[in-house]
Amino acid sequence: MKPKDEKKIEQIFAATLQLVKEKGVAGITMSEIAKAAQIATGTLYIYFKSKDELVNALFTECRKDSAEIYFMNYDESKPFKSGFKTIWMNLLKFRTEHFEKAVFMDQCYHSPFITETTKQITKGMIQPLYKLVDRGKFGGYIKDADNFILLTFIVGGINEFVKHSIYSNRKITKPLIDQMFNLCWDGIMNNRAIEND
Amino acid sequence: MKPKDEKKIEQIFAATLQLVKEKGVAGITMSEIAKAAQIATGTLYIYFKSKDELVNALFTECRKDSAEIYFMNYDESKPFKSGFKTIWMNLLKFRTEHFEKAVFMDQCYHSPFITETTKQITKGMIQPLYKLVDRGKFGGYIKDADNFILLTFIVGGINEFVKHSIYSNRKITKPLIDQMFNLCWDGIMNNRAIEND
DNA sequence: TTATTAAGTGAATAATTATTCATTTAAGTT
DNA sequence: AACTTAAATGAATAATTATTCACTTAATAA
Repeated sequence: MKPKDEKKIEQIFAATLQLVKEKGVAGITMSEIAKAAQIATGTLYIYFKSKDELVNALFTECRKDSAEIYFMNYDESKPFKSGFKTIWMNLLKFRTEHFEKAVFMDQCYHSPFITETTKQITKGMIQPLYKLVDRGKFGGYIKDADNFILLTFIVGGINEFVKHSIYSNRKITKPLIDQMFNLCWDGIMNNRAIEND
Repeated sequence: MKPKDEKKIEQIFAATLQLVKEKGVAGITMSEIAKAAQIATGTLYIYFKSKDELVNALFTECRKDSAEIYFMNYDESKPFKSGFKTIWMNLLKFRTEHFEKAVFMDQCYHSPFITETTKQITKGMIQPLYKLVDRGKFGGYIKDADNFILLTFIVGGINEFVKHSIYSNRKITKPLIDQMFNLCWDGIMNNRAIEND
């Protein structure tokens, strides 16, 4: 028997991400996805039972990719600030290098396609980030503010920065990245402590 | 002759915002909008030639509302930090009190409905925010970083904070707001200058 | 080779959704 | 009160889009 061509799933995913980036979730149709993935419409249904299933599967895939990148190269034995910077850079990296995935996740999260189950799993994904913030607080490196506040603060700046950079065709250069990191660090830094990194 | 019922446009807009908040742009249909606005489907077409036109009109309306709120009570003669806080609070106010509008704008901006023209006008809207940041820089109150960086940093935190608060049903309390503002201010503050507000 | 099985196709069908339209209703005008 | 005009209606139609299916093709097993 003929085996499934696993490359096709990648093609389908890539095509979907591309289309969502261009036209948003409201603009994707199964036939367009098929055309962009260079397969027949019917073939889509061999790999995914329905549009919902396709979108949820891709969402899950994106979520996994992001979680993987977030903690890449993070070494808890290193000083807090450099560890924090590693993760901060990873968050930025995911948003820039996998921009279509970030857009797709943002757009689909509040769409009729993503099921409650898929959403629930997503929420748990940021747990490790809470641990990072806790470490910084217990070590006295960062302010003793609410975790939720610290995290949305850290992530929000990055997200907005990348989103607007890409949509207004600005290059994300090293100096800009450094400036953004400094704003973030100076914000969360515990200014009652001597900076020791 | 029977005059147009101007209240209907408000009803239509409110219904659309509500639906987008619940199901995203991909989930709105003209008949659902009509039902939610308690009018007949055909009536929608008396007020708006098409779905595109409806969405663009609502987008324009939301944009106007947001611009109005952003500079409410801003008094240039007041010290920079308090003026900045006024605008910062206004940004927060719009995102919280008009959350559906913020969601709608975010979601629709990258949809096939919003025309290039509508997008272009939107870009011009943040000009006054650039002026605010310039004032802070020239006065030596805030860091001499890139305007784009400063702005995405300021706005990003607020947006992420409100978005996650609402989607995870957290109350936005005064202490949390204060914490968030302090993170932001400590980030942008020019730490070579004595804070004089 | 031949048979078997599932992938791959794209036109046909089903389902959904945007838009129209014949008709009714309500407001203003004479 | 009768007339005129446009709003309001919602069922009918048009357009779009998801899904199916009869058929073809390619890989594996016998």
